[in-house]
Amino acid sequence: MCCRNRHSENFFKGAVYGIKILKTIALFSGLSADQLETLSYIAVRKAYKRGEMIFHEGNKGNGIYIVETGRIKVFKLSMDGKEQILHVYGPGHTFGEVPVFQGKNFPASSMALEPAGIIFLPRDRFVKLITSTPALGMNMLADLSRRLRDFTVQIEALSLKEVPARLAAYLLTLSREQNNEARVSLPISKAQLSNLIGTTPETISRMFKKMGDAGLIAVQTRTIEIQDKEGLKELSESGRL
Amino acid sequence: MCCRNRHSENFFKGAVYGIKILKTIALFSGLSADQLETLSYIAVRKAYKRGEMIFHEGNKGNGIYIVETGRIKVFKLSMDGKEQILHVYGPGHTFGEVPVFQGKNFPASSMALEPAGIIFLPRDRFVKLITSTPALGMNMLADLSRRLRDFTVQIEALSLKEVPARLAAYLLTLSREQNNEARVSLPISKAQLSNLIGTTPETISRMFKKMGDAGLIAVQTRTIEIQDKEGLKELSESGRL
DNA sequence: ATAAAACCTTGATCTGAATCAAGACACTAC
DNA sequence: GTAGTGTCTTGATTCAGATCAAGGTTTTAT
Repeated sequence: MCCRNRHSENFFKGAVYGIKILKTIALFSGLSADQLETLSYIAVRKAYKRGEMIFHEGNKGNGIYIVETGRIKVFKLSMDGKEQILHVYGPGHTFGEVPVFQGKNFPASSMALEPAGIIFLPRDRFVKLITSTPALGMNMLADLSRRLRDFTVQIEALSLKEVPARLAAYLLTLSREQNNEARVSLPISKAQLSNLIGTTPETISRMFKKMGDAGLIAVQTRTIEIQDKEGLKELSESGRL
Repeated sequence: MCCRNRHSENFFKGAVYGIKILKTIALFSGLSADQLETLSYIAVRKAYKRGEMIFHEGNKGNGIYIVETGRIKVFKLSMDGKEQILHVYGPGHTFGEVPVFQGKNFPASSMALEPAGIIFLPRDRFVKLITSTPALGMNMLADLSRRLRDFTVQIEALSLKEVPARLAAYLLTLSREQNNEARVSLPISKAQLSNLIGTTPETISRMFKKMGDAGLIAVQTRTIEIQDKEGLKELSESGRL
């Protein structure tokens, strides 16, 4: 029927390789082998195709999701179809957890940006585990806190910074995440990037060109060479090209 | 010295009236009398004057704060002094908790908007309590989840809605919070309101006038009469006056 | 009651970036 | 290798709302 998930599912069910995978996830850091094994019986593995929806805003929240492979976006849409991306996540990251602890529905939608493997933990079982595993609860609190901090930065950017500053800040963040001061690789298309930092593809193009002309960067399709890191930093703070 | 707090402090220390106050706070809902008593020994009461800073962005996070009386704002400033308010909170609300679970520093600043009584719970003692009180941990997770949901709404508003829609949405939210469909009272000045919804005092004035002329509302200084709730709803969704 | 401070309103002007259109470039499927 | 699809770039135009200035109103302190 219309609601049947098209993506395939399978289970770890105590398998050693499953426990190994779960062990690499920051949320489960500090958990014992027993606890990880319990988790492996709860976990459902799902595979999504590029462009496939993982959940829709307003649908009932049913559990917590973790990216195992690939990349996903969490986003909201306006009534006339404009998209604001809240997060783009890769392996190890959790998402979809707001309704787990607060009830109600998903506050945003999620979609696979490329073929993605997702680990799903059903709500009731996960909440039960958290209650009996204080370390997991503390990790979850840390996770949500990090998310809150990220949102304050995003609100600050959207409200207090102009587009050039937001783009410069994004490139600097990417540079830190990719541990590379000289060159970064865009993990998403420029159109998706424009929806993440709150602008349009045309504006991204114009800003990249201006930043190139100013000697700050050199753009090669999806690879950006950082030529003047200090200049980029200054642009991310003051805003003016 | 420069860091001495000017606000006065006192303690509940097991007092019955203190336990009564703590019992009214949603975060402590479901806690036993013993647990509430333990909390009362941890809690520090502080009084702030209007305009007094509670904490500064970038300072080391030292604990969790709860509004007992009055009203506070949590905000960020740009380099040229523009302010974006993240939250305005009244009695019962918690704030300042991001660094408690994630370490690092306060991601934003906080200030009393009027004389305010604040309950402060030092970090180490609070974390210890959470570890030994699963119900408190679950309440905290629910609290942070609610905060995350609020932020997604704020990001959606800032990025996908124009100012008239944001103002209409704010009035509708106020109406729900104040349980009054016909009239709302602005809890903050119009200048502060402009910093909350991401615009300027001049624009707030112009929008209120236009909305008044369109028969949606009638403004009397800090009291707003809602004349066309459906119209306001439509404006909050479609955006166009 | 009055002065000072804080807040708000109105008018005029400016601007960053969205929108629309059109075409070029890159990638994918066959 | 080629056609189709998706993505990106460039030019021209428009506009929502910011900025600046000035004066009015409300609130607070004495």
